[in-house]
Amino acid sequence: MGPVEHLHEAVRGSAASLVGGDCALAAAVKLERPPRPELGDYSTNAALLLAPRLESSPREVAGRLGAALEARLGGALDRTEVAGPGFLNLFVSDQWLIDALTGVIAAGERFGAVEIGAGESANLEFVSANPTGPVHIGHARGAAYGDALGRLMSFRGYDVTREFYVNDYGSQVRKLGESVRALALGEPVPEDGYHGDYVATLVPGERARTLDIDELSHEALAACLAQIRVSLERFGVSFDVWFSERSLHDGGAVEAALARLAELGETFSQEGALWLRTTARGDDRDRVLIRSDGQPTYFCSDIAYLENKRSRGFDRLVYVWGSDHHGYEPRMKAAWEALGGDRDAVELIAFQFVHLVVGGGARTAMSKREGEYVTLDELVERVGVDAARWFLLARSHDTTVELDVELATRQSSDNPVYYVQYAHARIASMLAKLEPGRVERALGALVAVEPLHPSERTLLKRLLAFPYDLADAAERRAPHRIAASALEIAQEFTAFYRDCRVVGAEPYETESLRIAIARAAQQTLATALGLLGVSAPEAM
RNA sequence: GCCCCCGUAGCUCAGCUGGAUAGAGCAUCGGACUUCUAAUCCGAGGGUCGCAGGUUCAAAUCCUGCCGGGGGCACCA
Repeated sequence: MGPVEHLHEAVRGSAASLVGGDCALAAAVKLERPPRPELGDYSTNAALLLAPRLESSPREVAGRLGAALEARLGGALDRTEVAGPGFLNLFVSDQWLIDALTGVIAAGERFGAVEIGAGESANLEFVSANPTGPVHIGHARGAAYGDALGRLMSFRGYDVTREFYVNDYGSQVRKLGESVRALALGEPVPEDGYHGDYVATLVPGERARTLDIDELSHEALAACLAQIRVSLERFGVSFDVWFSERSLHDGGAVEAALARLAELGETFSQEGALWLRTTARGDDRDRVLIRSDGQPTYFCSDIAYLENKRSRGFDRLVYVWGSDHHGYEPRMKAAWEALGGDRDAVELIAFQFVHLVVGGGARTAMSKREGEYVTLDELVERVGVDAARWFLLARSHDTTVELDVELATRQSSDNPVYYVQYAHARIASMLAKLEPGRVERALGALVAVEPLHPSERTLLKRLLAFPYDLADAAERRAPHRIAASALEIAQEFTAFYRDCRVVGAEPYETESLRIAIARAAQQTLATALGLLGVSAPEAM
């Protein structure tokens, strides 16, 4: 249990004792960070919640709670104060903060890695872009998001398998082959084919003209997929499994899944097609599995894929999809349930689109067929991986973001990511000025021989909040909170750096303490940046 | 028509499972480099939190309606 949680627990305990051990009521009390420093280090709304039960005024209850807490926590608290309508503000002692710092240092790289998901295995599927064209900015958001979520979940103790589903089965494969051939022969590309410049680069001209169309199609697709992989890896995104849709059909998995569903009585035939009765499980209409022309639908592959994932024993399936797939949620959950799974184990996360703003404000949607898009490669080339990832990850996945590439390119040096990296690099260079072994000696035994500076206290409290930021980010699938947290830590560190001399500080114990504080901040920033897939440079 | 997401400073966005005087970055204006990195810091201006009701001791946050933007409602992939 971390120090803040310990404090929270004490508040709950004291609150419970005031209401005769009613833990349900006590469980609702919060420990918060007050908006202004004069309101204390932490505060609780406990008295506001307990007052009705005790038939007393909130402020009176807060007074009693304060006395109880001071008795319970002893030297951890300097004092408590009743404020406003009945908040109880807590002022923690320097010693409490230093003990907490010792804990942060001891946790090292694992600071914030609370083992919440311990043991739970999760399949995380993201990007899964059609392998018929380059990765563009729309995919980039899903890539950055899924990647950061994967890193975060791993850090929080989940056993994560990162997976890219390759749509290599449908008619678009043939279309790609036909487009490649047409270009090689100097013929016009079919209306519904692929028109981007990349098409001509997939297969050498001679082969493109002579290969059997099926072989050509597959070769083109393989080449395209290889490019996608390179683009993603350059962007810092990698996968454990590249899962072929085609393999589901070729290996009999589709038939097996259909047979299983039929056996379970989940399917029915109508108008020459085979359907899954998804309406029985929360969908607003039934869905076709096999079309009347005998072709399996995309959904049919999805089910075979679900069954495959089920057989691999995952506790949780997470899909990161663009918001245009949002409507698929009910049928996916229905299918999973029909196969015998728990619908809550399937999680579909829809991220909103990136809208390109060109010039004066005209928006353009991205269309792969027309070749009207900004590729991930282009974005990375123009603004760099770190700035691009920060841009995409600093915002909630639930908000549409506007991206003016010209503006982003021009302003890339203003990206807040550099501020965070700068803070990290500054600490590194600062600590490098110390004689060898000084840092290790400093971390040994921490004592305060003079009162902590307000900037030291503020930074320490900010660092202590980090694990809770990560908990929030993980539970709410919201990695952008890591970025917000990192930025705040960088700001608080910079204030500390401005106010508190570290190298050469007197006396020796104070220098030691500040080295430890700086080290803790550096560690935390490195962790945050790492979870975002952004580099943490030693020098800038 | 129905469903989902969004609407917060000039711009881009945090904050939304209710808390105290609503924040950050950019942009604008004014200051600061003999001092551990100026990719920095200090200060200033800038808000009917889309609108209207409701719940509450307390609403940007929860509920209802409306307005505006995006997405979805296939035997497409």
